[in-house]
Amino acid sequence: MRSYSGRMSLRIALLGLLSASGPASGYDLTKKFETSLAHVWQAGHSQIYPELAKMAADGLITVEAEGARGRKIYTITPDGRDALHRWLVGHSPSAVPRSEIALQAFLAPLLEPEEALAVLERMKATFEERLRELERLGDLRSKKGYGKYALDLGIRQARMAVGWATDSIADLKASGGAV
Amino acid sequence: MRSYSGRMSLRIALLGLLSASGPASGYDLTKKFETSLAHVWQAGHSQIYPELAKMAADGLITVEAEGARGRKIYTITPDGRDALHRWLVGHSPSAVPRSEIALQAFLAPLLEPEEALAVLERMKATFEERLRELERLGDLRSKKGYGKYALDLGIRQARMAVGWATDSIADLKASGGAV
DNA sequence: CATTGACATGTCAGAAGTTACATGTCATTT
DNA sequence: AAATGACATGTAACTTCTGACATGTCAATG
Repeated sequence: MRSYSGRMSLRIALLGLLSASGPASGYDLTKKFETSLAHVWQAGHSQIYPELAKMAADGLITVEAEGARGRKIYTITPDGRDALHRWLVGHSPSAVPRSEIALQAFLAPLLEPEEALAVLERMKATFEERLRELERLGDLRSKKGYGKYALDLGIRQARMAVGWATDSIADLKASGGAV
Repeated sequence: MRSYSGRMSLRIALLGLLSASGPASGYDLTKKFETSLAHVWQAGHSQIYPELAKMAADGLITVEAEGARGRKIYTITPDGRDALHRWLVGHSPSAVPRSEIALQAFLAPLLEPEEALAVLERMKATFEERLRELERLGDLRSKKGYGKYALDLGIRQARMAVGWATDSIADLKASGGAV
């Protein structure tokens, strides 16, 4: 059992999916990252497959069955459930996530006013698109509890961002770029 | 001139600081990451010094002067300004940032209701702390334009998160964990 | 004059994440 | 029977990020 110093959030995400939805293959898990987990954590199959192998080596998951076409069905072990529970209860996320959007917002005042305006308008459109996407997702699940708090958080986030962009655009227009 | 395929946001952040605040040393820039840029992008000196060396090799910045105690004062070049401008005007941030908070929110329903409640309460406290911090920062700058949109975004974000946590806690209490 | 602490720059090993490459299975359609 | 496309798993090279180690300067204090 490796003793990790990193944040190992990918591990946690995988354990969470296996715990919530039952046994699954790397392929299944990759699909879930593309759908339900897409607005929460991103990972491609090239990161997922090696991680699953390490997790199996660490005893957090096991290959219970091998299905068709070489499918390996992973199941979470008691050790895995333990690790997941410990992280959820004991880990307090503190680091501010790196955000390219915030970086662009930070630096936008360096541009000529018309350019800054164009950047903010583009951002607003991106946020609006994202909001629509999440609201569509929300309609589909409605009352399903698993993931509902995160979806609500995502929707509020997108709404807030649209409002911020709208107000920033207005501010920029009002000040005529005199910052 | 290396041709980068990555997102190179650290580069952009450094170019932005050099463009906005004028020539600075690696040490100065590290301090700025700790203060003004802390809620936007994080980087330690062990990442900053090597990046500055690469950027100088690529002609985006130059060492104009060497100050006391081996201080190297970097200045942005026209090529550097170009690269910064191109990124701000032409790059549309699309990837959803990885958020440990959102991951924890997503997985919280796997916990026993009382445990989930404790997790949400802890998150709420973190957000409130963060909000206070940013509001203090806001008082200090008030009208300084550079970074003001990003600061506003951060404050709205924190406020939204406090509201989300409050409502989620209420929802969890109301449903008695029956998700 | 010795100590302390802020100033100042770097390297290194390892973890995490991205993109492209590589391989092969199975069911459906042409 | 061949081609297509979803299914399925992996590796390799590279970039990015973190934490620890390493070194030395200079000013103020005791």
